[in-house]
Amino acid sequence: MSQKTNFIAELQWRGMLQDITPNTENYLLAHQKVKAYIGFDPTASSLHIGNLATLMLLKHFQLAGHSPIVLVGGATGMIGDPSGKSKERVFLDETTLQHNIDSQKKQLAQFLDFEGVENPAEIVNNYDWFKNIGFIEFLREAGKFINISYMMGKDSVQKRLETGISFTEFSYQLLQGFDFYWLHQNKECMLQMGGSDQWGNITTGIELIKKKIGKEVFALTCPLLTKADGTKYGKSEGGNIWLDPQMTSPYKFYQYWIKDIEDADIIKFLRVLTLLDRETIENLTTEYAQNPNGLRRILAENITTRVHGKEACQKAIAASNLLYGKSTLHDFENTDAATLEEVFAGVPQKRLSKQAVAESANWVDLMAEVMQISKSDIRRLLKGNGISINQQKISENDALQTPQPKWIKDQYILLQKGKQYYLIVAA
RNA sequence: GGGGAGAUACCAAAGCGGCCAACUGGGGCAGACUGUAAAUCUGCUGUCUUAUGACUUCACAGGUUCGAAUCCUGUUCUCCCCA
Repeated sequence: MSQKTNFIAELQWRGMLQDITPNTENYLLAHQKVKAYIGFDPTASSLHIGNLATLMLLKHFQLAGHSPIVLVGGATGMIGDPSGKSKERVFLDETTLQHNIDSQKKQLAQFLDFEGVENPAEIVNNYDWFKNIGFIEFLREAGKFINISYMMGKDSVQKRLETGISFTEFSYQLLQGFDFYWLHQNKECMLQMGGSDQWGNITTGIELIKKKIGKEVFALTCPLLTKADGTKYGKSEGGNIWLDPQMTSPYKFYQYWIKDIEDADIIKFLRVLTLLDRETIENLTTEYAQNPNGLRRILAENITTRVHGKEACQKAIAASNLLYGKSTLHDFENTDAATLEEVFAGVPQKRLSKQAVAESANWVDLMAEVMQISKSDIRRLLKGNGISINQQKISENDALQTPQPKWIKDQYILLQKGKQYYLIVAA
């Protein structure tokens, strides 16, 4: 293993450090292999790009020669973290929860090294220790050490005092605190990390360990990814951007970074979400000062490749070039069928037989059905010149005719709503 | 327990017997400009027949009226004040 990075310094220049407990850096510098953990909430069957930043914390931690622990919240997921939530959550049933945990585990595994290195990562599930603890025992082991007013002071609780918070969610920080304690006792875990919204929960753990066994442990958080105007990243029209290719296709994933990142934030994302080193990023910054889109492509390619692999990423790029480049019908016809099929794989698609198309009364009906919007909407779009078929604008009059489309490669029709929404009808 | 206020489209918020498919703002969508940007400007934003048209909407259920989101009755829910 070659030169290891200084973890804290690395985070600092990347702008990934929000809060940090005193003495953390000294401790890390003084110890070769430290263990740190981050908890992930199994509320969905896939991680999303909001988890990417915290995942990078663990990645850098491992690159610095330390051992990361990934905690999936099998137990805490049954409770619900009030942080950042304005409403009480609905419980997930156990089958869903288990399914979510399993799929998240797989995703997490691809970002860190679990074997073949001297500081392998490991995954734990807090259900494994919580399942054996009874309520009485928990109150005696954890609850006794933390003061109510201390818990009430947390932001996550404060914000919910008006709208209401159940005892269950109120207790969440105690459970998370206990996780830290347990990992400290059983895995020598010294550090907890997370997004800055987790700071309150994390410090409860530090407090618990200090009160219970008098030991000092550490914590740090990274800023949540927000847009230059302060609003949250991570959602687009369709909702969350997931890491699971089944839920968000690599094409859509790639497009997200192209479309939804503001100029002012590109560099921030390069620092936080890629592993490019400082010098490289600085060079890129200068090189692309006048060409933010070029830089955006580098960002998108880098992230998409890491999440979905090189091959999937290249297809996403090919699809993007074909759809958003200066391409014409000719370019489509000139692309061989196999390539076209691969390229289109990630683009939203609807299967519809040629016969069904030919039998539609007109384009309006057809498009309303295929795009899942009302005919009124289609008409409005047509009036506003917002619909294209095979890269060609269509008028309202034409749209009322029976569809007699030209099938690209004898099997595709390319429908477009506005500039950014494509849909392929495949025979 | 007593008193008061309110429930309108994605959100906020007008309307208080006909001119209301419902002012306005935000959001969203589209067009122009552009960089698959931002900012700006324009249009649209209940559904449906080739629309100066029809139909279904203003918490829910009934009623008064030629006619109601607007008036009356009951139901459900929300909020505020006093105890």
